[in-house]
Amino acid sequence: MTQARPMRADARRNYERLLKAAERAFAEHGENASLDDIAKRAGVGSGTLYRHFPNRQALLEAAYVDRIEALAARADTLSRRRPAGEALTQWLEELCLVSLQVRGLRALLGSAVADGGAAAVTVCGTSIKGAATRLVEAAQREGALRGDVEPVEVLRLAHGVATASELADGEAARIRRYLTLLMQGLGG
Amino acid sequence: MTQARPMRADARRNYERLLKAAERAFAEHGENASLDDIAKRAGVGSGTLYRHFPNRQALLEAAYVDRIEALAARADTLSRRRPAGEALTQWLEELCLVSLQVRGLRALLGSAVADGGAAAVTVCGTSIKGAATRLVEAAQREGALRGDVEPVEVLRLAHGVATASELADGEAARIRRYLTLLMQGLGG
DNA sequence: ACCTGAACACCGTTCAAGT
DNA sequence: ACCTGAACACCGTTCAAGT
Repeated sequence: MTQARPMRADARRNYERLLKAAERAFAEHGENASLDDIAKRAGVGSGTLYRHFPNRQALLEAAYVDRIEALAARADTLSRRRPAGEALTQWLEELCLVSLQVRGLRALLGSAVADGGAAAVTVCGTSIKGAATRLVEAAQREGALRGDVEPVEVLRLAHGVATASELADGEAARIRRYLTLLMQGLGG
Repeated sequence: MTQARPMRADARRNYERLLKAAERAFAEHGENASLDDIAKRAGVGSGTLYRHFPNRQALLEAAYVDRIEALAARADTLSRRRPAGEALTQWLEELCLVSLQVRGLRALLGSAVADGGAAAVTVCGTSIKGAATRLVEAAQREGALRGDVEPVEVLRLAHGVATASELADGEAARIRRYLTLLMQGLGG
């Protein structure tokens, strides 16, 4: 999978410039930031962008893999430190917070847990679903969560909560409130 | 408000053509259907579209007012026929179903209940919020719904449920399942 | 093997000219 | 008062030419 032969030096440099430019552009203009603009910021021809990232999803994913991996790791930290039910609630809250604070990330997470599952977002999808699975199953064993929900459904519902919170201007208190409602419904 | 002097005959005709074309276009291509294409389908210059509908939101709203009004009326029918709690649940389910089946409507409802509240969607917003308020307050009096939720929050959460369901391909059974979870959390 | 940038098709929005 | 459509700025995507 991950890059058999190493990239040519100029290719590698362009790749990294594109990533940096993409991060800035997504942060400023959201998930629909102009690709052309990203290429220009990176000082690169537009064709080069397409060579490295065949579509917007791929670029979005590349720009945020690190954050997603961090979230996945955070899941394990939490589950070591707290009872499973609490760990899950806390993790979902952090997930929603990041979804709302980091522009573009919410869209990425959304398509990562969507049914069709755009082929492009598999890396993030796998990573986040893995983390969710561990937390959800532990909570179920502990009896804190009903047994008939699948991990990916919990992620989708959390995405719904984030969407609802955004409509309410996404203040942190609201997120916690909405999540509490959700967890009450999901209770074992 | 609503049109002081009547429109000139050709203006009125164009207005209606645009609406019909918009309905078809939104149905086929979703909320982001090309405005230029809509004007062309209506056999009208693009400037004429902008004259009648200053932005996409306005056109979207005009295309779906009738459906929104029908949903609002449906709320009252339901509340006459059923206990308040049931009426609310049933109504929210129908709201979600329509949101998913009629392309473009979900986006409209979303911005209608969003915090900023785009000035354009006030008609739909007022109508849908009014209906929700009647149902929610009745359910609260009946003790079927906790007293500390505002009607607009219920609408936002329903929008979140619709979003989550769409990620799961929007099959009706899933919607009911997710809504049941939500209502459990919202229980009085 | 990789990059460049011109070229194409498309879209939103405005506005001078027309009736 | 209203309509038209050309004009402008922008965007995504492809591909021939270059190194």
